[in-house]
Formats: sequence, C-alpha cells, structure tokens
Amino acid sequence: MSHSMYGCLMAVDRTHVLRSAAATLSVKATATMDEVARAAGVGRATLHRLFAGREALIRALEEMAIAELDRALDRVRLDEGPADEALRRLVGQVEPVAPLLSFLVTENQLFEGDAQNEGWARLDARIAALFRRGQEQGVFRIDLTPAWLCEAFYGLVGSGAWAVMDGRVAAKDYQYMITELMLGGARRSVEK
Amino acid sequence: MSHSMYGCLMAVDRTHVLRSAAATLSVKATATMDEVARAAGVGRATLHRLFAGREALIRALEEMAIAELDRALDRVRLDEGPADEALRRLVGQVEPVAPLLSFLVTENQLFEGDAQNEGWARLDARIAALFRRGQEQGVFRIDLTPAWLCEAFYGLVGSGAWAVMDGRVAAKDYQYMITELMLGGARRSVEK
DNA sequence: ATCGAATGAGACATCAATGTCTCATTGAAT
DNA sequence: ATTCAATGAGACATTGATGTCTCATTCGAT
Repeated sequence: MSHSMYGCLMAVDRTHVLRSAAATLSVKATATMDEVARAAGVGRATLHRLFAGREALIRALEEMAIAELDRALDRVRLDEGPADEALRRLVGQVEPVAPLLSFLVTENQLFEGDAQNEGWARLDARIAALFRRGQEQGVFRIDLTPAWLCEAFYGLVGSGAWAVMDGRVAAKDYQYMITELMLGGARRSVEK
Repeated sequence: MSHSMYGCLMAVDRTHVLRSAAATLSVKATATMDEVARAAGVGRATLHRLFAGREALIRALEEMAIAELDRALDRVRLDEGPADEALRRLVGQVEPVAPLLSFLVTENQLFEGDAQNEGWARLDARIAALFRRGQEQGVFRIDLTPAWLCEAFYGLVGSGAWAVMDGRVAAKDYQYMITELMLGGARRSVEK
C-alpha cells in the first residue's frame, strides 16, 4: 500500500495551477474561474477542489506572492552594500513577480480592510527600510520620504511590467529603465 | 413659454453626476450603479436616464477625463520653456484628474481593443512629445525612451494619488514628490 | 393654484459568474 | 486485468448586478 502525502494520485499540481492562475489574472484581472481553469489545463471542478472559491484563490495568490517576494528580498540582501546598488538588485529580483504584484495591488485597494495585511505591511517595511538606510548613509535624498519612495517603487514596477507586456519597452531593458529612473531621474545629471 | 436647452427642468446636472461618479469609482472601482447613484444623490432610474448603462457611464468618464486632460495640457503649454519646468507644471495641473485617470487606466487594460483609443493615443503622444523635446534640448537623458518616461509618468501620478488617499503622503507634497522623483531620482545629486 | 415634466422608489426580468452536485472516464498502482 | 481515487464535463441552483418598467410624488413654470 503506497501512501502519498494526501491522496494516491496527485495528477494536478496545485502549485502549477496557482502559477498559471497568476499569469492569467495578471493579464486579465476579471478572468472567469472557468477561464482560469481552462488556462491551467484543468476543469472548473478541479479548480474548485484546489481552492474553495475565487476568494480563496486570490488569497492563495497573495500568499504565494508574499512568500516569493520575501524570498526575493532575502536573496537581494537589502542591508548589504550601498543602498542604490541594493535597489538595483531588488528591481532585478522582483521582475518575475511584477505582473502578479501589480494585479494584487490593484485588487487589494478594493478589499480595503482585509486580512493577510500583515504580510504586505512586512514587505512594505522591509522595502521602506532600504530607503531609510540609504538616506542615513547619505546615498538617498532626505526630502523624499521612505513611504513615498516605497509607493513609487511599486508604481514603477507595475508600470514597467505593463509597458513590457504592451511591447512599449523591451523586456531586457526592464531593470535598467526602472532603476535608472528611480535612482537618477529623467534630468541629465550635468546641470543639476 | 420658456425653453431651456433640452427639456424644461434640468434639475439634475449631468456634469455633476459625472463628477460624483468619477469620485466614487476612483475610490472603489467596483462600485455598483446603485452606489454611484446614491453617492451622486440621485436615483438609479435617473442615472440610467443620463447614461444608457455602466458601459456608457465609463465611456462618458473617459470622454470627460480626456477632455480635462487635454485642457490641462493646453494650460501647461508643454512646448514652452525648459522641459523640466514644463513637467513640473504638468504634474501640478494633472493632480485633480489623477484619481480618475488611475481608475480609467486600470479599467482600460481590460477592454484592450476598445474604441475611444484615439483620445488616449493623442494624450500619450502629447506627453511623450514633451519628453522628446526635453531630450532634444539636452535637458532629459536620452537613454530613457519617451515611451517609458510617459508610462512612468502615469504610474507615478497614480501611485501619488493613492498615497495621498491612503494618507501616506500629504496632499500638499503631491506635486513635489512626483516631480522631484521623476526629474532628479532618489539618489543624492552630489555623487552622481 | 394648476399643470406637466422629471424624479425617486421599487418591482421585475435578465444575465453572468459562482459554487455545488452527479457521473462517466481516465490513469496509476497493484 | 482489476481497482479505485481523482479528474473533466456538464447540469443545476444561487447570487448579485444590470437594465427596463410603472407609478406616485415633487418641483418649477406659468
């Protein structure tokens, strides 16, 4: 008698479905449960077996995004080296999650008073801490608050993801475009 | 016999309802037609008399936003003076429309192939032209494409609007935060 | 004060998506 | 080959929003 973790057959990989759902909903935020299921190559019934409902699916996506983002922040080692270089690394590591992140951000500003807020708050704090560190080290300007820089970071990451999807920006330029604008701004440096 | 423009009584001002709807939907993009009506102080029936349906309402909001944005761009006189100063003026003039703009942008990335696209394209072109002019005048860097700068502009305007609504940024700092980040970036200028 | 048009409230049908259920089929383990 | 759990397809009820309609009421014009 074989005993897998739960059942005997684990033909459909919950993680795979999750990732597929992330891709689908990132492109079309209002995609139907049916569309999500088809895109993942499973039936509606199975999708509902894996996730109690749309609500639960989005919660799971949040959980995944938060976890991946946390891991990305770990890899980046935000507290090592000059803050501007850390920001460069951050943008690079965040890129794969950017579309999903963008979806969840616009999704969450509806939920307003939601749960799982702790996770987002922690991520915000970690990123804001990077900007604060940069300010304390004299690398970043002090007239732009860490909270605003954090918010702007999300905005640019989202805009960048959309620009790449729309084909207005080449994928290979993603990291450069965002970090250069965020760090140096649009103005030519000479006359500053 | 008195003859107003259309009927005799124009008790409810279509424009007023439109503005109210803009405010309501900017805060909660999924607000019901009923919620929109209540918020505007009119009945559902009246709302449906003014706008054929939700679709038509959003089209009208688009039209209004495009018109207001066009007027804002006219006031700013994008082609006068240094490009960076023009951008400053632009951000200031765009602020009142920012929340609505943010709503419509996220709304439109669902419609994908929609009509009324001409209007948005024209606005994009006008704003991108500002950045191109700045590059040609040597005021803006040339390694960031006008298309990306335009996209980033939308992103920051939206992020700024949300940050103000959430109370993370003071309303009076809106213009400063956006223009400073967009023009100068987060890095301190000395060591550039 | 009277008239008439526009409004607001609500009833109603419609529609789309959701969530639940059943059941035949598949495919892996034995 | 047999077994059995999981899957996929589809039927079904439910829900929520939309759009249409009616009708009593209100408010401005006369």
